[in-house]
Order: sequence, then C-alpha cells, then structure tokens
Amino acid sequence: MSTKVTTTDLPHHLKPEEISATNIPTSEFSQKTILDILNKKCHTSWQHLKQAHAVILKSGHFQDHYVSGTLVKCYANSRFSNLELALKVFNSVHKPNVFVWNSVLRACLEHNEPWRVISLYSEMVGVDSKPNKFTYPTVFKACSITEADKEGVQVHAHVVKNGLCGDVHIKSSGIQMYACFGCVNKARQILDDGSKSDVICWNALIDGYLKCGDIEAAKELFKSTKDKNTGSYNAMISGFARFGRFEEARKLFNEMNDKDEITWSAIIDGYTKDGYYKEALEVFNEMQRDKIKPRKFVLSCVLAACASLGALDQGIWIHDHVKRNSIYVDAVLGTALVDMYAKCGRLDMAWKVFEDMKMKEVFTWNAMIGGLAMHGRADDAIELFFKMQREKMRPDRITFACVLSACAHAGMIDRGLQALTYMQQMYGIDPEVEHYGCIVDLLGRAGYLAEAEEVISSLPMEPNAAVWEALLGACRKHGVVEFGERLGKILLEMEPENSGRYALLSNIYAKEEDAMMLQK
DNA sequence: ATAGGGTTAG
Repeated sequence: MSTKVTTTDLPHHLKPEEISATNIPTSEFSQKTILDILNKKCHTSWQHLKQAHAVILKSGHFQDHYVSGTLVKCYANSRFSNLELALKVFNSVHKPNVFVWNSVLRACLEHNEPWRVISLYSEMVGVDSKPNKFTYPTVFKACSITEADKEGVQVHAHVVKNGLCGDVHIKSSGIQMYACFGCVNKARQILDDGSKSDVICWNALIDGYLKCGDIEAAKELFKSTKDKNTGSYNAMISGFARFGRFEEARKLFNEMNDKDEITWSAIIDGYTKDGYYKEALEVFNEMQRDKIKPRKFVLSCVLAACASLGALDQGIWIHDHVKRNSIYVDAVLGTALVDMYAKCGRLDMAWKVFEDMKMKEVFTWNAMIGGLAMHGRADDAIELFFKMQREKMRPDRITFACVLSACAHAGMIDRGLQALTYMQQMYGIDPEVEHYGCIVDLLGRAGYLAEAEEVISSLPMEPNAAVWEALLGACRKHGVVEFGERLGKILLEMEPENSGRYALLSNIYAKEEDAMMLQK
C-alpha cells in the first residue's frame, strides 16, 4: 500500500494540511481499527471523522472498498450528515464495488434525493457493477417516492433477470412500489410468485389494497394472514381511519394487546383529518394513561387538533412536554407549534417558535405568513414574504395564497393584484382556483362586487365553492341581497351537506330584515 | 464480513 498522498487523491473538502496534521504513524492502523473508529466515534464527532478520513487517505486504506463505503455512510449519516461530502468521497473511489454503490444509493435516499438514486442506479448498471439483493429495496423505494413507474418496472425486470425474486426484502418493497403506482394486481402477483413471504410482505399488500381503496380485499387479506403483528393492525387501522370508518378502526384498536406509537397516531390522525378534534384529544389522553411516550408524530397531529379547536392550554402543555423531554423540533413539529399558536391568537409565541427553529421548510414560512394574514397583519406578512426570499427560500402556491389573503384582509387591492402577477412572472406558478378565490375575496371585501363577479366568469377553470363563498361573504358585508340569494342557492346545490352555507345565506336575509327595519 | 423491507404526518 502506498503511504504517499497526492492532492488528486483527495476529496476536495479535506485540505492537505488537515491530512499532514495527523502525525500518528499510519502503519498502526489496520482495516479493522479504522472500521472500528468510523463506526464508533465518527458519528458524533466531526473532528474524529476528519481525522479518520485523513488517516484513511494516508494509509492507503482508501482503496479498500469496505473502508471507503463505510466512510461514505459516515458522511451521510453522522450528526453533521452531509450528502455533498458523501458524494465527493464516493466520486473519488476508483471502481467502486457493489457495497460502495449501495452505500451511496442509501445516502441519497436518506437525504430525500430519490431521483439521484435512480440516476446513480442506471449509472451503476451502465458501468457493469452488478447490483445485489441489498441494492433493490433502496431503488424500489426511490421509484415509489418519485412515482417513476416506467423505471420501476424496468428495475423489477432486473430483479427477475438476476434471480432475486425470492428475497423477502425485495418482495415487500416491490409490493409497496406497485401499490404506490396503483397496480395492486402486480403487487399481488409478487406476493403469489411461489416464493416464501413473511408478515411484512403481507402487511405491504394490505396497505396497498387500502391505498387503492379496496377495503374489502384488505379485510380479506388481513383475515387470512396467519402471523399478524402490530404492523398488520396498524395498516388496517390507519386505512379504516383514512376512509372515516372509525367504528371498525376502533374495534381493531380495542382488540390489540401491544399498541405502539404508530397505532395511536393512526387513530388520532384519522380523527383530526375528519374534523373530530375533541375525539383526537381524548384518544391522546388515553394514550398517556397507557404510558406510551408521545413523540413528534403524535405531537404534531395533536397540535393540529389544538389549533382547530383553539385549545391553547393543551397546546402549551404539548410545547412544555417537548421542552421537558428535549424532543428535537424538526420542521414538521415546529410548524405545527407555529400554526397552533397562530390559530389560538398568540402570534407572539408563534413568532418566538418560528425564530428559534433551525430547520425551516417552505410550509413553516407559510404557516407564519398565513398566521399574520389571518390576524390582519398584512404588512408584517408581506415583509416576512420578502425576508423568506432573501433567505433563498422559494415560495410555493400556498405562500402566495397566504399573501393574497393578507392583502384581502387588509383591503390592499393593488398589492394583491401585483402579487398575483409576480407569482406568475417570477416563479412561473399558474394561478389555481384557490388564488382566484383570494382575488374574488380581495375585490369583494372592498366592495367591487361587479369586478369580482367578472373574475369568476372569466376563470380558466370551474370555480369551486370557496370562490362563490368569497363572493357571498362580500354580498353579505355590503348588503347586496338579491345577488347574494342567487349565489347562496348555487352554493347549496354544490355542497348541500355544508350547513355553514345555510348560516351564511340566512345572515343575508337577516341583513335585509335589518335594512327594512331601519327604513321603517 | 459489510448493507436492505411494511404500517403514523406536513
């Protein structure tokens, strides 16, 4: 092994002086020692990782694929996890073997770059590095996430060609993938291909049937599954809850002996999605009596319920729980907190959480901008909207809906119309029905009813109920009875089950009565 | 020898 290191051997991020600073005689490092260091120390200490990297380069162990593959994993999975560095290391490996390839594919998947997984996989096949049974679950999953159905089918063909059909890991991820594409029959074929399946394969198909809406097939399969585990129940419960079939969900739930956090959050989330917020909070309390420690999944669901109920006390309790247990506030949990505080009228607290968050995603900004908009603080909302762009966060269609609604609430017609143009020209986002709803609201609130109606009649799509509702609200505000009445009837025809519409319509009549009383 | 699968969410 060569002990000399030239700069061309180096992944760019490691400077020559960082390598020479390692004065330990490299001959003392065997492969086993290096792997030990990588696996034990380098996940938490950046310093250790860089030193180990230097030693690996100096000692020539970099050519050892077992070592370089592990190094790729360390850069991707350590606490400082950095995909770009992992890729740099990978790119400097000469003729990577299948282990190194698998490590880099995994790294991309875990860093939410499924497209990269697919393109690296085709590169891998192109350079004739033969994938093995560890490669395919990662690639199938990447195809599922990106809904790359053509690629997925091809990859499946490779599995067949390589004679790996019988592997249960490949089977379960393949079933999951086909179900994701809506090809539940293909998924079934994989299960029934004659090789052995395990409970995870069965669960994947149960979930597949439920995702495709075939509840009866799922029930049938669940019944015939011999060794059900918690996951089998969880799949059924979340499926039932998704379709609003709470009695059946609850029945299975009650039958279970060992519920895990997923079981609880499946049912809590089901209630929240269907608007049964009180029930969601009750189940959450039940969960605590059962001594299951809630973590971020459940907490985010419960916060959503608190937000909708305006249950500030419960929300604060959850925030305290997060702090007491030093639960990491990721983008989802943080956004749920911001949203809860904002909807409960505590913009100050929402702002504090927002500012303290390290990981903000576009939906985090949306929650804060939307919260400000909701409370009529249009100027602040717009300012935040610009700040977001200064921080290189790209607004999406929801951001613009929030900004438009801020303008509508504050009666800023010109700014609202500007924002709409800006959205199209700067970000190439075509306005959708939700944006037109905001524009109708914007014009209607300010009393430009004819213009608002004009917008509706020139819509490039079918107006939805929210659009008509915005106009109806405006009619009510400005006491235009006949027009409002006509609209109210349109709405009742569109959504007869929505009782809020009756209230709105009756408000219009009430306003008319007031007017008549005044005339007398 | 090393590495991989299903079920919760925004």
